[in-house]
Amino acid sequence: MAPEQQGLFDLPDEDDSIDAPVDASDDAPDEESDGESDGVSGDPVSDGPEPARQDPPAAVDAEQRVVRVLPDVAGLPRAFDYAVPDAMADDVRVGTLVRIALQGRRVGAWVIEDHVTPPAGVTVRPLAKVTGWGPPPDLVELSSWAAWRWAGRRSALLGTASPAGAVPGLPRPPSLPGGRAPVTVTATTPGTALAEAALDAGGASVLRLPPAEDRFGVVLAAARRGPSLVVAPSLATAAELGGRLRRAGVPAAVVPRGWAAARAGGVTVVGARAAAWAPCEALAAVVVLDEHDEVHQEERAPTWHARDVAVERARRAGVPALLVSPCPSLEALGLGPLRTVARVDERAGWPAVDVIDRRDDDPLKGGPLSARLVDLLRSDRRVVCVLNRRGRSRLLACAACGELAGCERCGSAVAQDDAGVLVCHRCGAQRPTVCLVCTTTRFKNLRAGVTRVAEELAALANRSVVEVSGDAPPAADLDPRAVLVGTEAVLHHVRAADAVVFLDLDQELLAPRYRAAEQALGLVVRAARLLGGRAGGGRLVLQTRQPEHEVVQAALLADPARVADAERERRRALRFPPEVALAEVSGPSAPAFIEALGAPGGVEVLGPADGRWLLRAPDHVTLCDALAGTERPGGRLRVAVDPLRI
DNA sequence: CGGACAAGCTGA
DNA sequence: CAGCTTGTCCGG
Repeated sequence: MAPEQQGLFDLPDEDDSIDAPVDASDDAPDEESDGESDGVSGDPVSDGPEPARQDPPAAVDAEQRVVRVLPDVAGLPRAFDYAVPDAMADDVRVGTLVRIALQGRRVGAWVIEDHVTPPAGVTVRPLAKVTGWGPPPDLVELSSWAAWRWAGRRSALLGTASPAGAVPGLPRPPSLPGGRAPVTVTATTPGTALAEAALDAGGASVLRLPPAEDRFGVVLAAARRGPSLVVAPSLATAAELGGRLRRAGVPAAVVPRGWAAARAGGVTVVGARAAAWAPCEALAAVVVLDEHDEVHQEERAPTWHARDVAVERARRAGVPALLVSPCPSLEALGLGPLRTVARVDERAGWPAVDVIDRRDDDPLKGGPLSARLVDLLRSDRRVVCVLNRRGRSRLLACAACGELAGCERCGSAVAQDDAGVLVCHRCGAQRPTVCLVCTTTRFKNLRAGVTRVAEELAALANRSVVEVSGDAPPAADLDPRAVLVGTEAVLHHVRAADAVVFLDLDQELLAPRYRAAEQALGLVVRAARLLGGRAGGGRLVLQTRQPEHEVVQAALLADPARVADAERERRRALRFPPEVALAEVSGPSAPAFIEALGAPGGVEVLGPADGRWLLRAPDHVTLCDALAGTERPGGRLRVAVDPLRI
């Protein structure tokens, strides 16, 4: 059947056979110059040295409208020119999603430029079809910047800026008297005044609001100025805010579902991370909620960050951007002035904190549960315990000879899973619970995991204890009196609590990641949200051997600046972001890429470690220019600019 | 990416 | 040398 298919394909390709000799023979002089300054190849004006060769008859007539399109094809970061048939003329504009015939197949593409002059000598074919509405021109432009900033494919970013399905037509935008929403609610939270001042000042601002404060006041303040873009940390939060905006009389669309309404304009647009790429006609302001939260960064390359996309977008539109967080990141603090509520209001928005100093406890005895916890467990308060160690034990020692339980294959420490089997997390080897030295089967649990702690808690408490993990959310018929224990996932699954206990905060504080302190504070903030403000009487319990650590002090004093100030100095000393710009290069083609990169000025190449390289530069311009100027080898390659976990 | 085509490998 | 795999090139 292969010849049959070929025969079919040959029929419409008659004009190919005409221009084939022109293309294929080596008489195309500008072909070897290969100066790919950017995605678009070919120079439209350099057709001088080409005598005595008639152009193919399909050449463009001067009147024809030609658009430049970027195919939605991975590994083809090039633009091509296509003619716009008259029947499609009204539906095609910059951003429109189309289908094109390319190399014998039909692929999707975005119109990225209108009324272009195609390079000399190419046969311009007509667009095959208009699929529907796509991103507005400002986002098409922004995708080009973001592709540079995060060293990724522009098509990936245009995909994020596009609707999930085809949008052939748009709904009618809400018609508003004077173009302004008739707002029926005025919020009066302390954050509202901050937001108003920041909106009046223009530019990017950082608003530090305590965990318990309702961010709706900020959102409403922005939306009252006109259609705004609100990036929330989750779709659930976005949907809730969208509903509240509408009830307040503000037209709002929640993306991705409301993409068409957002594209039609006249509405405030709310969504999760990808909302940074949602259309918003006549943009008046941009708001990013929980700016510090890592969910705002895309995990797949290009690893764009909603905060940075939103700020750049606001800058280009000349509108204010509000970065809202209880614990602003150093990155945000570098983007604009910090505005805080009065100390009394900030303190009121953090829960009371109990620090349990465990320095006096014997590390080999007593496990993760201190005596002071028992009272809490035996009360009738809703208690949530957090321990970021899964399974039964992460570190065991033989009860008889004291030997650490190691892997017989690779020598790494082994952990004990839920079923009690010893598992090596480096090589995956499994073995029964037997000491390799003295063959006894009794072990001491040096570093208990959630499963083991749940058992211990159950023995201590006079009520049921339920383990909650990422893959085992709490059942709907959960005993409301139960003590919940789990990894940090438990903080996502519970709405409210009277006490949240970090059984081993040191694990977060000492985690071998450069952002460990900020990440630990982020977890503490999440816990604080379950407890509400100081007036609610909730307790945040931190078990630690480092009671003077700035994260502990920040929670205790409701002063997140303690973490930011300490962290800024540390990052400067160790040369980590935002003091410098980093990129991580990995994947099978990483060695070839690093070789092609060479040693560009200002960029340090560190590594490889575990097959990964780290690039460090004083700023993003230096880093991203070097990345953009390096030709990519074939094969799989991951370039992660601003990696969070290193 | 995926098709077209060429060069390289294998087996009778 | 057919028939297949593997590699390289290229797209308007």
